Amino acid sequence: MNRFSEIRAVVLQNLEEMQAAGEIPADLDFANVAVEPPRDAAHGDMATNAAMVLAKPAKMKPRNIAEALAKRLLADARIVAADVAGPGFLNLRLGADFWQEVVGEVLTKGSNFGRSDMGQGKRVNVEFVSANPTGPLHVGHTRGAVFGDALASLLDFNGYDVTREYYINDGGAQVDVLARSVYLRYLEAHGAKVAFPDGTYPGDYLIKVGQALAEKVGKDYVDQPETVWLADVRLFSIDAMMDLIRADLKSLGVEMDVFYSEKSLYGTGKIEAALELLDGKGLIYEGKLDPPKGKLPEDWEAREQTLFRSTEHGDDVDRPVKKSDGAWTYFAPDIAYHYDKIERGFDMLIDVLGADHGGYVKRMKAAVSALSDGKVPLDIKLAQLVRLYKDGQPFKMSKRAGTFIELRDVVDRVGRDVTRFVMLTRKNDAPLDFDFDKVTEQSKDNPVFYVQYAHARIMSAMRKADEAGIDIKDATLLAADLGKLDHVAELALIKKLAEWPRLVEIAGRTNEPHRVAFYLFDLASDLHSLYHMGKENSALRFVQEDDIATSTAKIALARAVGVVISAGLGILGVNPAQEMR
RNA sequence: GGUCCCAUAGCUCAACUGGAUAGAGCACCUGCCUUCUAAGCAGGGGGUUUCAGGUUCGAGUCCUGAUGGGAUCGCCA
Repeated sequence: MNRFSEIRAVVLQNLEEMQAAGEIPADLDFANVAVEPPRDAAHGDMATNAAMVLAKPAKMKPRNIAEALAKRLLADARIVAADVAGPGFLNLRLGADFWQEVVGEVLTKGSNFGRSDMGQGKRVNVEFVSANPTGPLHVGHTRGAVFGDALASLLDFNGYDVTREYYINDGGAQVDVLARSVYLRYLEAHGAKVAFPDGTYPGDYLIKVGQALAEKVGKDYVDQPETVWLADVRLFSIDAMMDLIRADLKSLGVEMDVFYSEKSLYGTGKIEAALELLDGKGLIYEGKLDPPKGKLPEDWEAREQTLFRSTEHGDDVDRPVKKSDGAWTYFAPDIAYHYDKIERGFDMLIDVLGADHGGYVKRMKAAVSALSDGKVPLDIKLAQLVRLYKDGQPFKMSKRAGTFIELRDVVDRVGRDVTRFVMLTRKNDAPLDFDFDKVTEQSKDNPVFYVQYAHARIMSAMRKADEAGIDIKDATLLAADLGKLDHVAELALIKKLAEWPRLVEIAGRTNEPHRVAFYLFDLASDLHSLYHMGKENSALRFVQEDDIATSTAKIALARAVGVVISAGLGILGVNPAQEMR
């Protein structure tokens, strides 16, 4: 159990007893009462703001509440000190055994330590990447891929039933462009000299696809009009591109549960059904949109379109679902797609999109709100741009200039672990600098190696212990006399471990996997610190040659840190290092 | 111009969704390798959290406005 919620429960129970005894009013809301680790360790192990939160509604002085609460809390065996400080904080100090037990808990639960049931098995759909199937994934997609995957793992760790999903945009004009481009490569494979006019994809990656098509259909499509080959080539090309994308994702360690085709929404009545539902709610109408405020496009002319009344659900303007020529806009199948997710019974939806889709957020939320009558929340996380650097210089990507960096290039060059970790060391809504030279550097400037080094160090200490004749089997470590872990530095490390379950919940509640990365860095730092104290103070070394009982306890602690690092890296999709070479 | 995101140490970023004296890394300075991996550790200097108001016992965090940067703005997806 989370040590902090455990003590919070104690605090709440005592507050209730104070109510029963008439010391504080009976009608108080305890929702804002928090028990947190204090920023400054000198303030104790945990602090509660109870007195300050309750002072106003109780019409009492915070210090009076705090003092009365402190007196009661001291009766609890776990709490050895309770001091009122500052404006009314109550600082608590817990007994050493209260903390030492954490090591045992980590070893018992293993990689499940820190799992929470916050999600209560609710079904959540995380849609991410969803890149157009027109080519391999590039660096820009990488961040969304890593973020979405880590977020999904984080939610799983918090007790949600998670589905990872990819929406294939195979219904629009861009896949026709793809098909025409592949057709040109197909002609090329048959010996023709081809040029790639504007509006086609000249990338080399299509050469193989053209050759494969040539092998499959021979010369059947040479000198034939588009009407003959377009549909077939389109299918063939999309399949080839999705194979490419799947392989790219795999190289990053991302595995989707569902690939959902946009095309499957057309001609099946799904779009119509979703729009009928909205129409039934009076949210669809024929009308003309006002031009964008301030800046009038040169070629603006008001046109009659079919519109979705998204303003009813928080959007700024109503949005078109049909173009003026009557064809669906991209928004229409997207509405149908999200309706399908709702119909599949998800309790919660998350879309991970690129920052360039920022203008899309409100209308999509409006649509989901309307379709589910506000019952299914949609959270949209925007992954901001990745700025590439090479030799300290900004590196521009350009499809045309051929300086287009593919996901695969990055993974091949710096490795999957580094790519993933670095992409997760920033909030998703802040731009990220990705410096090719720095991420391959092996130093403290590179957080991946720092964290992996900590894990490798633990593994090394365990090997040394084994050589020294100390039994390092989990069962033996579990039986260790943890009371021997009484040094401040050891207790500090244990307290850090105790924060893990709490951190997992916070990160899960805010959908912010980057918090895990920062926590791991802190934990690694504490481990390195303790390790080095062993140089000055041999009593702190993990292996005590002449004292098996103490060594066992210390190895148990090291092992527990290793377990948490491993679990944390697991959420981020990074492999813990067994040794550094 | 509308909308969304961002602004914290010289640089790159944290800050437990409102808590106490705002923390790390890089860079700079000083120590530490015969001892479990120095890919590391200990210590030092460095701040009007862009600005102006407001809410609150308490604001980097919430609200309003301004400034600067980025994204986006029917008939692309």
